[in-house]
Formats: sequence, C-alpha cells, structure tokens
Amino acid sequence: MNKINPVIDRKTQILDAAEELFAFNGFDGASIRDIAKRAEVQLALIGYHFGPKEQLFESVVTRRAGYFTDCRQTELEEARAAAKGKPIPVKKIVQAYLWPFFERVIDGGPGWKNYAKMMAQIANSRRWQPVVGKCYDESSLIFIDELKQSVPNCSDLTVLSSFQFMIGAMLNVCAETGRYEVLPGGTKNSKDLQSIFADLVPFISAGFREVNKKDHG
Amino acid sequence: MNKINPVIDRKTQILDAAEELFAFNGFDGASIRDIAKRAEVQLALIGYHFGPKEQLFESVVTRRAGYFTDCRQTELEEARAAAKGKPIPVKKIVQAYLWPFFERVIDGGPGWKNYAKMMAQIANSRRWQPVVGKCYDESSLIFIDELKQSVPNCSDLTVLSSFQFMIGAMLNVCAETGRYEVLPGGTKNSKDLQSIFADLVPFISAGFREVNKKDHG
DNA sequence: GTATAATTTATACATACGTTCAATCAATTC
DNA sequence: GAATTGATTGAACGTATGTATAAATTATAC
Repeated sequence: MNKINPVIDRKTQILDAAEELFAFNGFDGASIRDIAKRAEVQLALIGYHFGPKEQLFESVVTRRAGYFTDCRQTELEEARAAAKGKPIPVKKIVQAYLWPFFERVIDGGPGWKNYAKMMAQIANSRRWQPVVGKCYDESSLIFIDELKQSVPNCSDLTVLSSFQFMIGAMLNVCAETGRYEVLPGGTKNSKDLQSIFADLVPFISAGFREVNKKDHG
Repeated sequence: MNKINPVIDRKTQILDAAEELFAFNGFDGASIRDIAKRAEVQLALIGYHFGPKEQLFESVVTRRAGYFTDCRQTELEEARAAAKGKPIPVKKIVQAYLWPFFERVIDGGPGWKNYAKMMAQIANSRRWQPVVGKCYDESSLIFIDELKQSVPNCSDLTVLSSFQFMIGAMLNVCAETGRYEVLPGGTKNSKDLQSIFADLVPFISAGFREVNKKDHG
C-alpha cells in the first residue's frame, strides 16, 4: 500500500477537479459527473463526502480562504508593528491585502490559479455573496478599519468604494481571461502577473491618497 | 389593435428576460424555459427568433454594447478637440470611458442594471472572451492608444494593466452584489453609484499618473 | 480473526434541459 | 378575397442533470 491516506487524497482530488471546472464553466456549467470524471472518482462518492452540489461549492470556496485571510492578517500586523502606533502607510495596507493573493496565483500552482479564476466570477455575482461573505467579510472589515485610519479625510462610503476598486482590479487581472493575449502589449506569459502586481500596488495606493485629499472627502 | 409592432415587442421581451436571468443566474443557471416564462412567451419562440442558446446570449451582450462604444467615442472626441493636439488629460480619458457606463446604470432603468451585472460576471470569465471581444475590443484599443499618449512613460504592459484595473473596478461596483449592504458605510441606495463614480474617476486617474512616474516605467 | 464502521461502487429515479417540427394563427401581397 | 409569408403554438425527443439507495469493499477496533 503506497497511499498514506486514500480518503483525504480522494477528497482533495474532488475539490481540485471541482475547483477547476467551476472556474472554467461556472457553478451550473460544471456537472457533478464532469467533476467525478476529472477527479477519476465515482459519481456518488462526491455526494457522500460533500453533500449536495451547493455544499461542494462552498467547500471549494472555503478551502483556500483561510490561507488568504491568515496571511493578510500577518502582513498587516507586521506593518502595524513597523508603524509604531501611527497610521500605517496606505501602500503597506494595500500590499498586505494584495500580495498573498498574487503570490499564490503566481507561485502556488494550477489549483490556486483556478481558485482565483473562480473567485473572480463569483465575487461579481450576488448569488454567492453569502458564501463569500462568510469567508472574507471579517478580514475585509479589519482592512477597512485600518484604511480609515490611514485616509482619515475619506467618508465611510469612499473608503468602502475604494476598497472595492482594489478588489475589482485584483480579481480582474488574476482571472487571466485571455484579454492580455488579444490586446497589444500583453503576452501569454503569466510571469506578467509579477509586473502587474508591481504596477497595481502604486496604482491603488495613489488612488487612495487622491480621494483622501480634502476636496474629495 | 394597440400594439404597433408586436414582433419587436416580443423580441425585446425575450432579450430583457434573458438579460435579467443571465445576470442573476449565469448562462447555464438560466434555462430557456425560465426565460420564456419571465418573458411571457412560448418556449419555442425563443429558438425561432434567436437560434440556439449561445446565440441568444450573444444577442443580449451585443444589444447594448454599441451604445457604450458610440457614447464613449463621442466623449473621447470631445476631449480630444478640447485638448487641441496636445495629449488629453488622463482624467478626461478615464471619464470618457467610465461615464457612459455609470450613467446608464444609474439612470437607464432595470435593463441596463441587469446588463451591468451580467457583464461583470462574463468579463472575468475566459469562456465569453470571444463574445466580449467582438463587441468591445475595437473601442478598447482606441482608448489604450489614447492613454499611451497621455502616460508616455508607461510600458505597453503597464498601460494595458492599468486599463484592466479600471475596468475591474468599474464592473465590481456596478455589479451591485450587495456587499455594500453588508459592510458598514454603504447603504442599499443605488444613488450611491453617483458618488462612487465621483470617487472612481480621481482614484483611477491618480493611479495612471502614479505609474507614469519615471521610477515605475 | 471477527465484528464494526467507514468508504467506494453500481445502479436507478425523477426531473429539467436544449432543440426540433408539424400545426395553427396573423399579417401582407397581389 | 385567395395566396403567400412570417409569427406563434403545442407537443415531443433524446439526453443530461442532481440525488438517493442498497450492495460491495476496505479500513479500524477489539
């Protein structure tokens, strides 16, 4: 017997396959049969381990969420410590939020890439708002509160909007929809994401600082 | 007989219903039967007028696309004229791109709102890239070229990335996923979009100017 | 080693799906 | 006003879907 824990392996296989097919075909476009085939697993086994389809989807969303929220929290606390009681520079907050996501998409392998594609779609859909919220709202609130300290002239709505601008930009480029292959200036190479990240941080940071100017608040 | 052109009315009813259901349930989540019921139309009539489902979807995407590209083009040309041969200020370009979309979502009624929701989802999906590209790529190229004039220190990839940041931010807030109702600072009121737009333009413009600084190019 | 529990398989069910087609109906043309 | 075209209906087909269930297999405990 060369498998240490075949059950965990099967569950992981299922989650990976589901993640991939949800990412490319959406929730309704990916059938449980497709997922089973891709995971090289029997149809009924998916229901046995994960229950109905919506629960499987929730499991896929949840699986990697904790890594991101934990990692962001760590980065934020480091920035907080470095700021010594003063407001954290906006750029540091933005970086703390964005980097864990980009790092995984760049270096984490295909599973993390698929997760990003999937999240990019469901984050813009009202339907999955409860699932996304359950995983990410608590962490988002911490970042929003921190941002309020660093852009004190902004109204609550402005901070919230700007936070959404950041997320929308992040997900759009991490979804890797292929537009970069079509429009001139982009290549098919995903190491582009490294330089896209290098642009996104100052881009978003400057945006926050701009709306923090008195005449905008 | 009080109906001027019942055929056009039916086709419009179908497109409106499809738009709404695609926006909320996605392509595979919205069945033709659901659409027919919502449009108060017989099932087979949809196939008769629009062919297979993918073609219906393409018709929905295409219907309002021309308005946006035309309107953006007009705004861009006005800004170009005002610049008198010099590069157009970034803010004017950003505004020319964003305003037609926001204006319709704010004032255009439920159909335009649904269109925005739908586009926010498919823009982040590789699957519909060909359809979106057919409608919007030409217009996008014009804006990208214009932006290159106005942020001359940026590499092609940086301009392209920044353009995607803008689109991602725009779609994320126009999707109205309901996050604003959950996180503090937002209300359920969609007149918020007016002030979100007022924040987004300087936010994105400042981003472009920042990555145009020499040390980022 | 046997009994118990957990996992995996194989199959079936009822329903929903996209699409097709002949029929009816309405409008237009000559 | 009969004929022709286009729009609409009603029903059917074959297939794919999510889920449930009982049997078989494997792992675990005593």
